[in-house]
Amino acid sequence: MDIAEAPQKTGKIRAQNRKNILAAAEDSFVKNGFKGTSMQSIADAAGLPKANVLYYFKSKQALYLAVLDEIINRWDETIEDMSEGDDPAEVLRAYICAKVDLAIQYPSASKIFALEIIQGAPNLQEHLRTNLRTWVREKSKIIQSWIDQGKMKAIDPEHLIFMIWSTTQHYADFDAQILTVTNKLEYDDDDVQRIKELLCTVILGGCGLNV
Amino acid sequence: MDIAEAPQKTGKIRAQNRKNILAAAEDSFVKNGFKGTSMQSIADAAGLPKANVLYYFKSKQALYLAVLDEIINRWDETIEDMSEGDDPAEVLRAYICAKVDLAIQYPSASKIFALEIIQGAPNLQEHLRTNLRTWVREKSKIIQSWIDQGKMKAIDPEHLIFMIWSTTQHYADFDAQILTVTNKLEYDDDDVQRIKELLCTVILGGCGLNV
DNA sequence: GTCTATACAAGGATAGAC
DNA sequence: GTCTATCCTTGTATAGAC
Repeated sequence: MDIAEAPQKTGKIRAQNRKNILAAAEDSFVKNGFKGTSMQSIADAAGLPKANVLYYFKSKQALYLAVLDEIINRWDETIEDMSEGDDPAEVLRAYICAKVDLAIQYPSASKIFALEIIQGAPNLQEHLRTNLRTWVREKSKIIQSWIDQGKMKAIDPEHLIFMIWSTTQHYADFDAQILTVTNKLEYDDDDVQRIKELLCTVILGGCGLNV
Repeated sequence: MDIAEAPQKTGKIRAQNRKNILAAAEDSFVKNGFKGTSMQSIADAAGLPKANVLYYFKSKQALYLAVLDEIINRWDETIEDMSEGDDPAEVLRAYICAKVDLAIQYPSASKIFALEIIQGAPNLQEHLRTNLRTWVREKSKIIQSWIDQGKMKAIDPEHLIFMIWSTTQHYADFDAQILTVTNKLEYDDDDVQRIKELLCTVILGGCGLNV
């Protein structure tokens, strides 16, 4: 059946090439940084001539922005709703677990985002100032309402969010350090489970929530 | 009196030049990455001709390693001792506060270290496998003894250490994100104080320690 | 010890053939 | 739409004058 497929389905080839290029670019941007990544190496990894990469993305900068955009969008999809009536323990636990899963499943995405922010977020200022700031304020308002209702300890909501981000993303961004120090080759399912439980225990416990 | 100083104190000029180069390199490595940093820009920032930089450090790689080395040594100096007889709340609080101070005072150092680890720690494998692993195991043993003595909740000691690292260094590494989202230009003394209190409240509280 | 000039390589981007 | 050949810039490193 594969053979029977019409080869002139150009849209499919195009989409596949785009996908290959983005994946190769993501890998190389993590390991070598923006400047350290050559279009040639991306082309090689994607199995295309160099000029074709520049045909799909008009410049290295444009390709990098496309990679960033893909990451942001993927993260946005995982935002779950919370409301004032919810149980904070339940919502925070779900959010922490979701963030750990994302970090373990897409470590390169987390790393590229981290590299961009650490270097001063030259390409994400707008996103931080608009989308992300709005998101944080909305969620903070709800957390604050939980505090006002006496459902949890008075922990600054914005910094509680930063804390969840830092602890969860750390397992992706700093995997080289964590794995080397703990003498492991990679995380296994048990590790992931233990990490989730530990983060929930400490963070929820620290917020005065039953664990 | 400045004028009276003998200008032929070559050792002094040498040390000053070295220091200027290292500071300029640190700045540029953070903003532009290793490959994105040119020796020319470092030379300009240090007020020297390009060739002089290569006279002090035989290659860009050697200069980068010198920067890394400086960072590691600076951090090692701040390691304080803890023992089985100590009060966990006191020791952990002091460690968290010291790490926050370091992050706020030397953000570039934290960022370069983070960049190196995120990119796979190609130049720090040895350090992680030997020095750092040993350090973590020693401290973990003591934390475990506190747990065995019933002084605190049973939180995996190694991951507790990772958690302290991630939450404290986050304020240096992700300052661009945190400041933009919270709409501030820089951290002030009150912010630092609040960050310390918040981290201690959540982490110590999560470990079942009185706060 | 310090600086100028330059060799040499790598890489981004484009022009133009197919 | 795809690929080859090439231009041009940038950057590391060195050789050698001062």
